[in-house]
Amino acid sequence: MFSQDEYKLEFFVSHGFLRRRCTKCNKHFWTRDQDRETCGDPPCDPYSFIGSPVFSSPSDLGEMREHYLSFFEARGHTRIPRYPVIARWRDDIYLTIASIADFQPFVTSGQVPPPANPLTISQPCIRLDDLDSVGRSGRHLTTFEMMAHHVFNSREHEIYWKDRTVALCDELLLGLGADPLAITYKENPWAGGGNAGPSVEVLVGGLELATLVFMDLKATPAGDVEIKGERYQKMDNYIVDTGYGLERFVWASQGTPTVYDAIFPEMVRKLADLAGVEHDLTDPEYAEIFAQNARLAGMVDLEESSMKELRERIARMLRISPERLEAAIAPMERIYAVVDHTRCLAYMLGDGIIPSNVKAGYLARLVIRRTLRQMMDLGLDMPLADLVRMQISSLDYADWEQRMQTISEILSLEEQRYDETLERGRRMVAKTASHYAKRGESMPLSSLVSLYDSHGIPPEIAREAAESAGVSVDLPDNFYSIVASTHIKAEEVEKKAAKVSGPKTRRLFYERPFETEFFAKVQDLLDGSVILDQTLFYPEGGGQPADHGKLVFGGEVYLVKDVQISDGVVLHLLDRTSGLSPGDRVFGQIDLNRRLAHARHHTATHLVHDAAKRVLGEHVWQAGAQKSEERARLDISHFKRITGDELKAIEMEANRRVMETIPVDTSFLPRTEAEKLFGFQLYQGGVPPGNEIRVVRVGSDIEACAGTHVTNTGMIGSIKILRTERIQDGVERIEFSAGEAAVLRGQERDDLLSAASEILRVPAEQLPKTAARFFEEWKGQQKEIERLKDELAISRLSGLAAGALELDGLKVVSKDLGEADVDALLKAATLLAQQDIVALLGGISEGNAKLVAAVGRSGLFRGIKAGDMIKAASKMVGGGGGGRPDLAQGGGPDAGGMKAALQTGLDVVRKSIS
RNA sequence: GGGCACGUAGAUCAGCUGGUAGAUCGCUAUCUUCGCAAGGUAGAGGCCGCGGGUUCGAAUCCCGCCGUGUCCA
Repeated sequence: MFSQDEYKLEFFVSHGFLRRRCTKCNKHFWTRDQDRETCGDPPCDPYSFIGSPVFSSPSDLGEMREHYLSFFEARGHTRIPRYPVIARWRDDIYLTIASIADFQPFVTSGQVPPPANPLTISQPCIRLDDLDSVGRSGRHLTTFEMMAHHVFNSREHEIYWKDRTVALCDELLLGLGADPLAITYKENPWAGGGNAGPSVEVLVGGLELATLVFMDLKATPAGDVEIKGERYQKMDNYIVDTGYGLERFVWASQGTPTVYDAIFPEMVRKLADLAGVEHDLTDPEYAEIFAQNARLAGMVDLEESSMKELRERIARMLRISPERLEAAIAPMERIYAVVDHTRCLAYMLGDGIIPSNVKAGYLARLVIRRTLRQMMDLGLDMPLADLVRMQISSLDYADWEQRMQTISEILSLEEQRYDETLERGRRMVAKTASHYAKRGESMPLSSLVSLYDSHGIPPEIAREAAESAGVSVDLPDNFYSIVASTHIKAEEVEKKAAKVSGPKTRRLFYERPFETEFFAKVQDLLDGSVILDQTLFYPEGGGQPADHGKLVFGGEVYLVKDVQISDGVVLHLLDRTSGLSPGDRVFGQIDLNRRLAHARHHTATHLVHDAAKRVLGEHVWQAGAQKSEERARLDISHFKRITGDELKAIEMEANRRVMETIPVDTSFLPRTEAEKLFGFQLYQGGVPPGNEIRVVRVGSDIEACAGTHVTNTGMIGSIKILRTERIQDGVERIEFSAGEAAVLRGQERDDLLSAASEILRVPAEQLPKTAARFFEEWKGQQKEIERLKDELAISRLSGLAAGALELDGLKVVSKDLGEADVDALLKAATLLAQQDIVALLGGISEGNAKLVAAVGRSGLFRGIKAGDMIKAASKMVGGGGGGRPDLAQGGGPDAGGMKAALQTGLDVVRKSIS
């Protein structure tokens, strides 16, 4: 824990603040109010701002944001533009959940300087953790703007720390007209994501308006500070991480019953009108319902189980029936949720998230489907895109109309897909329900779980459909946690790369991309690998495989089998290391053909990506890539399947860049500068670590990329796209070859065509027509054969019937038909059975003995079973068989045993009738 | 990244512990009708997603691939 000195700020002391311990939660807090005994945070203190705003004048989102940013700008902070809500620069989170997330991990760790220092920002953030409470609590949002002022201090250079942070916050609040006595600063140590530090919550009128975190600790096993069971130690760089809730500031300035009424008044009114819900906050009785609801909801954690209880408490306080309360509140809760969710979607889709069944895309789909359900419940029959359009037009996209075109298409596809899923679901439920209805049972929980888990049918819908089919359903409250518990989390095996220390290897392949030979000095040997002072060998990275080649020393040749890089140190894995020692001067040579093939595919990947963007749209982002000597594949985000025509257009575009012989420009730039110049578009292939990043420009395509490239697109020769594959919903994989490999792939295809032409003896141009004709003819002949088999069976019938034996009044035929397949035997045997003859027929087909038995009415009556006949008979030909009493088939590889088999079958008949 | 489910006639689906591929709707012809709706009768329409394996025999079991849906992180 932190000592109380951490919080004993000069600012507090000199401004007459008192340190008190909350009589309810026992936490310490600072206040100017001598009489205050509680910390100001619910549930210790209730909301007091509803109906009596804490600021002197009401503001909307835009006014409040501008006020905040210019306040800090005027006090020495640089205003910087917001980051996307999809955290493309992070690989540990999908969504931007806080303003500080913008600067993790490289700025906060000190590896990369911040874009400005100190800075101020208003960062839209998305958190889906409390999705269920959105709309109900009056305060929860999926999307909020975290306004912040951040300072990145180091031991050498401190800009400001706790005192000024709190002073600025206090000045801001007082400037907005807050009552000095109403502001409390509650001590509340903060920890998260491997960092920690003292922190104060800023509370006014029962509402937490801001959190001021002083991040100066990092998690270390040997640390000397312990917080929540983890050990921490001081960092050399220490960071002011503040978070001011823009929506809460606006809410506090207006004192409306819910935050939604404060921040989206027009949209709430519009939706209420469309849904036919009366929502008149000027009606005091009606407003009071929402105010009380919000006040109480603010005091408790919203859990499904306590919802009913909460309603009853509020109803009692308002002296109305719980039903009346429910009727007044439930539709508005849905409207609030829809308003919130559509803003969330506007940001998600506006920033380029493509709905999918995985990753961030899944989160978008989750929100889309929740919104659609709420709209359904409200009876709002309009495209979701119309609502998102209302939201996005008031966000910060200059080109929103253009983006909205793609978004509309995405949303209508999603709506269609959800409709189909629900429709399929209803049928499936009806089927399952009728199954249980027949047995007079109720539908078990396991069915509901599988309907939801495998087919995406919400249990509420399943219950509805099942009950209308007359089957009762037991839906427990904790349904979703039951589902969750069936997903046992697989233990993640962390690949621990061997830690290598030492001076970084000089990477000659960047300086001299097409040289193949170099001299270098051995620095160290490690697990079969050698470390050199410099190298031309490219280590595996960015989807590009390692170079191969050889090292020569003392007349010995060592083969380089793999090359890896760790912390800037390049490791060459050799076939052997005996005979090498540090200090040796070795000669190195790389396999240039392999390198060139990789370089061609790598540059081609950038071109294909750029072409895909032109053809499909700006929403295309690289989701992964892999190159080899033979081919490369590029995964891109796209919301539907790429059509054949689009693929051709992409191929043509990419090849045009090749024909234009564009120089490929590579340069190292400081990260912050590169981001400023080119934006997050840089990070197509993931985020490289370090302060300097390598920027590769090919025409209009600019990416951070560490791979080796050709120096001019002309060197690629040609690009041949081979196929596309949908690897996930919303992610398409494009496979292609470049350079010689492209020519080879073309030749392979020619080989396929000529092989096919040769077989059909037609020129390649006529292949489709001829293949179609052959296929049609083949189908016709299959039918003809069927007909002929029928005829043959009929023509055989009289001969076979004539040869029937009489066994105790029962006609029995047992005959070997020679060359005849199972079909022929079946047809003949069935016909005999129709004439009430017990038939046992044998035939030879493809070297195997085949047997079929059929039994007619009187045979069946006398207990003869075709299956038994066949089982016994088949043994004699070394195989097996079986079937129904009236019809059975079998056989075996030993055709010589046919006679014995037929005899054995007859014996079974004899036994059965005796 | 992990899990679950699915792919059979134009559509929706059934097909059990392997043993002659089915239903409903739609389609064609025909009967009844002035005509339509409806009905009766007959019929066409299937590489059972693709490839391999096990087996006397695979829509069915096993493996791989392709396609689709869905849940979780």
